Amino acid sequence: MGHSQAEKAETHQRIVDVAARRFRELGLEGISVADIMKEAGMTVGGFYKHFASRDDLVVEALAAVFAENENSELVSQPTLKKSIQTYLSEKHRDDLHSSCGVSSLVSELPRSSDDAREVFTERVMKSVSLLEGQISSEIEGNHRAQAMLIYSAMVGAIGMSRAVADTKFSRQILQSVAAELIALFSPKSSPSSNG
Amino acid sequence: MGHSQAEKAETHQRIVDVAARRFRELGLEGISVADIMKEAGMTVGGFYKHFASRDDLVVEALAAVFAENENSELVSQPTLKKSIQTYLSEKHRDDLHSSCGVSSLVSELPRSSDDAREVFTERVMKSVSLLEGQISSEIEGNHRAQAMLIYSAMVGAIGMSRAVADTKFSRQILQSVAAELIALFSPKSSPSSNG
DNA sequence: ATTATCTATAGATCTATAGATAATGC
DNA sequence: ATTATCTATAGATCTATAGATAATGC
Repeated sequence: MGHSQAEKAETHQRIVDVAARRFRELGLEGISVADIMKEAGMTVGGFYKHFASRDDLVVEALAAVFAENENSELVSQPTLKKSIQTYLSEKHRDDLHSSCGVSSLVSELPRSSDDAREVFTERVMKSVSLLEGQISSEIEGNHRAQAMLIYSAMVGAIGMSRAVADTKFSRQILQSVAAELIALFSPKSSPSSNG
Repeated sequence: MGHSQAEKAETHQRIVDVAARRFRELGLEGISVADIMKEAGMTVGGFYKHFASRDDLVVEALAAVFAENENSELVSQPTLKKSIQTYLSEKHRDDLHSSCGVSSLVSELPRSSDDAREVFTERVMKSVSLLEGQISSEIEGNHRAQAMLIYSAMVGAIGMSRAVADTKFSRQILQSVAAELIALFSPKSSPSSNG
């Protein structure tokens, strides 16, 4: 057919976007190159003019999954309490295609390429920092370590809430962990507080 | 060749054991039936006299992964502090083949069969109960919710520690989360304690 | 002339089955 | 006679490449 360079760039972005959504839903090996291309409105043959290999797409799609715009949102709400509630919501649990990629891919990444794992590492560091910045100065202790605890708990809780085959228990995990984290790290009517 | 029923039962167990180890290392789809059989000392043809389908092996192997003997150990040490330290150890992080299956498979299970997810659910419930029973009565609050927080944090932390491509950061996650959990939930020299 | 896309396919791999073989167990 | 295992393979699927086509862009 022949297409302009601008069109090619758009196509490229469309492929990456499809992959970024589907990889979170189906896992990094849960969809074929042919199906990704079909969903992007193309056929499989064109793929290798955009990517040297399927693995290259994985890395680029992960970079998109972990990009600032979309992914930081979940952990940078106006308050820590809101961040916890947003992350541990049933909406986040159910919207896998736009989920935090750390939670939806964590147990798959140890087997991924170094490039993929580096992109993942950056995202975890950023999310921990964003949470750290939301811990009130009224809270005593090591805020960075506390942010690691909060993020670990949220990643673990939403992951298990998706995996269990019991809707009530799934909701309990989300609500209990959210309540405990908020009680521990969100400032409220504490004896030494003045607000 | 022809083999006795006792031999068949042993063979069956050997296949399940290989799968239980390898699925944790490589993911539920990371190893073929033929390779599992080879590692169990057989060839692929015999497989379907033992299991109706590959999926049946997955469910049976998960049952083995989540069986009491091996898996409870990680979360039922003599004290809560020891359970936390054992679970969040570098040894546990690195020994994927004998790891807690919840941590090594959590983000894969939402896409698994209902049978597989039910086996998983039972394991999560049991581990939460085991942790709940280890929280000292001196600790105030909802012990079940606290146990969910502890388990979520441990599952998330060890999962991320395996996925990140930065050995120092990996260790920091384990140590920080362990320290925070112990500080929060393991009774120590607190003003109201008498030990 | 170059290249972004298409159709078609080679080569690898994976699940599951068919048929042969050699023991078990009635 | 039954069956646990073996070898061999059918059929599906997946990545990557080859060659054709039609537009871009010097």
